[in-house]
Amino acid sequence: MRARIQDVARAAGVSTATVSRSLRGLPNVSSETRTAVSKAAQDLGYIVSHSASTLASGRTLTVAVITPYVGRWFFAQAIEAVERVLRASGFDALLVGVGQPSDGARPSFEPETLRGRVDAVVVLTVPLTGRELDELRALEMPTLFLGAAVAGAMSVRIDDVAVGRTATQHLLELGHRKIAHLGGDPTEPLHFSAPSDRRAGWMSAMRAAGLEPVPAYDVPGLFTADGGRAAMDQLLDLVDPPTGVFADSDEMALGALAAIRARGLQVPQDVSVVGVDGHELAGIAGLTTVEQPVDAQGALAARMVLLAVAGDDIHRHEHALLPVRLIRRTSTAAPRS
Amino acid sequence: MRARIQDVARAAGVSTATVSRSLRGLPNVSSETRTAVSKAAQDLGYIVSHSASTLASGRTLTVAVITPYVGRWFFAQAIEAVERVLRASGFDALLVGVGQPSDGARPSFEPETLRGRVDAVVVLTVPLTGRELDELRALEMPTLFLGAAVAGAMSVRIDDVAVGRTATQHLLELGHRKIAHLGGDPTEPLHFSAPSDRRAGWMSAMRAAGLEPVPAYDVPGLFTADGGRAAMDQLLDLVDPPTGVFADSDEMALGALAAIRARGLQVPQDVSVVGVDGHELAGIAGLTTVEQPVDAQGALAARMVLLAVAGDDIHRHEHALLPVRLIRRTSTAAPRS
DNA sequence: GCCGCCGATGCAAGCGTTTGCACCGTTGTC
DNA sequence: GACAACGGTGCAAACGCTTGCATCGGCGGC
Repeated sequence: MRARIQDVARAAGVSTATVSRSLRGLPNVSSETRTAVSKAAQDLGYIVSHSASTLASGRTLTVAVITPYVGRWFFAQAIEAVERVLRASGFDALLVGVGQPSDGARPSFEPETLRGRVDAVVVLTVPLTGRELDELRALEMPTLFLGAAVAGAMSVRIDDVAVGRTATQHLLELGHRKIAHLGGDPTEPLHFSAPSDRRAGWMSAMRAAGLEPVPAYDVPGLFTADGGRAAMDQLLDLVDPPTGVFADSDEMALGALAAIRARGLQVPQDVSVVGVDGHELAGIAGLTTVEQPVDAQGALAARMVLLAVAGDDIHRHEHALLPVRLIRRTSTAAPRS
Repeated sequence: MRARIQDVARAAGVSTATVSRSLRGLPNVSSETRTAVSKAAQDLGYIVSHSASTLASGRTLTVAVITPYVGRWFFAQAIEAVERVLRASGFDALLVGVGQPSDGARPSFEPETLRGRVDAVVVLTVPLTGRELDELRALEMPTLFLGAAVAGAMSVRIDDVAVGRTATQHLLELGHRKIAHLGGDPTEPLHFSAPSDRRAGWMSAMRAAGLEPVPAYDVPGLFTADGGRAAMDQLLDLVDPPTGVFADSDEMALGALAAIRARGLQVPQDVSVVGVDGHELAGIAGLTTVEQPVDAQGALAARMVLLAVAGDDIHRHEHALLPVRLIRRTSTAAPRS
């Protein structure tokens, strides 16, 4: 029922080869032929069969987006940006969830499965096992890591160590000395690099200021608001609670804010809090944060991957580092003397 | 380089037809043969070519997920749930963004494009034009609307009128009489049904209580935190501001909270606020809300669509309505006498 | 002991494109 | 005016699988 290339060829009075070339804008087709073919295709409502085209050419016009979450802020924003740019270039996004850590063991990701299925893959800050990385490399297709850098593949990310340093320095400059860090989940089966890099930034800034980061001030916040709240509670229970808190994400920071206020304490008078991300709700909550350009990272990632698909080998190993910036709001101030 | 079915057939000493049947678990294959084929496939690392298989059989093992946003809370959660269930059944999710209203005209969605590309489609609460709906129907594949009901297709959603009624009744029961509604964006090119249904619920509850909803109390909040804040500001500027506010989403409600507090007013003493969704941050912010089961909706949607793909015609027109529930927290209380 | 049936398997024709190669008529060059 | 080069087009062989139909033993029933 659906028109095939054969039908178009017949209608236009040419061969299928010419229809194929014409419709894809390849050279060596006269403009009259091109017009006739376009008209015939239009009239018949012809749409190339994706599977036949893929089978014959090996091109899929699809890129896989591998992600551990889609519900979490960073991932959702990034996916949206990637998809938008891909679509604008006529590419589709195949969403591949690698599973929730809460499901127990992470379902193993099978890169082999993608061979012939996609032209490239964008991996959203999910740390893969060595085997998975090897298999991914074996696919020999353009691969880009968003949010982490991996040797031998493209990457787009921010400097997470600098993020930690920036946030911590901000608190230090305000006069804080007792600065805590809300990080990721150490029991998380996925080992993201962002939390450890941010922690390293926190430590390095502390040490640069002549302070030794105290272990009790380094608590896991699970990267969720609830986790942030619980972690903050833990900090406030300490004999000597911190006056400044650096949370690895805005969601955790917002949780911390709630925990602080629940005790009748004030922000920023009693405790200053700084987050990371640039979450919309952080803005309305007055949260000071280290903003990262998620949209820009996603869009750039998609563009780089498309260039690589187009055969631009120059960028094949490029690592892009996007800038972050501190946004001062009302959740940080000098500590009570 | 990659093993083909031919290679497996040779290695197992059978024909490709038998390999195909064996690997897919079809009947009429002896268990010895099955074992031999499995082993050969395993040894060779054979993975069926998706395009060849699709071309030959017409099956794609893929379902399209059409969505206007992925960054917004509801959509992100729903997509995650849908993808998870699909993957667990061996299906892939093809993410299709229909574009941002902010981009100007919404890029038209071309259902024809999906023919032969996917086995089914899940449409996330995006109102399609008549032409788009017609084309979608013309595909004659299982189609499910998540978040809206459309005749002739499956749907999974909540009763949005009841949502509005529940939230409003809660405020009425607390003694509020001046109750406002923060809704969607009237200039939004997409016309979602949720906002108007929720508004209808608000109106109906008000009238049932013998009150006439006042037009000035019905303000657009754009479904964003910033929009909610601006809308709330507008309400507070009124000569006679409301004492109770029903926001169509938690994100708007959180924005409203911020606007109220920014004026030195207190929640719930001066103004009560109730949202909709069950956003994690609403929980930590103490926001009373009408919670909807997004995960359950997504998972159910995926399951229904998979059943339909499997040929279960019984559910082909089923409309599932999932329950919502009011979660009382600290953002609502009786109005100041 | 013959016949029909059934499970197990193979044959080969598609599925709808893409693309290397051949072909053919022009055009431009010396 | 002959010849090379080239733009425009068609032929037909892949691409790798699925599946309707044919085939082939073996087995139970009569």
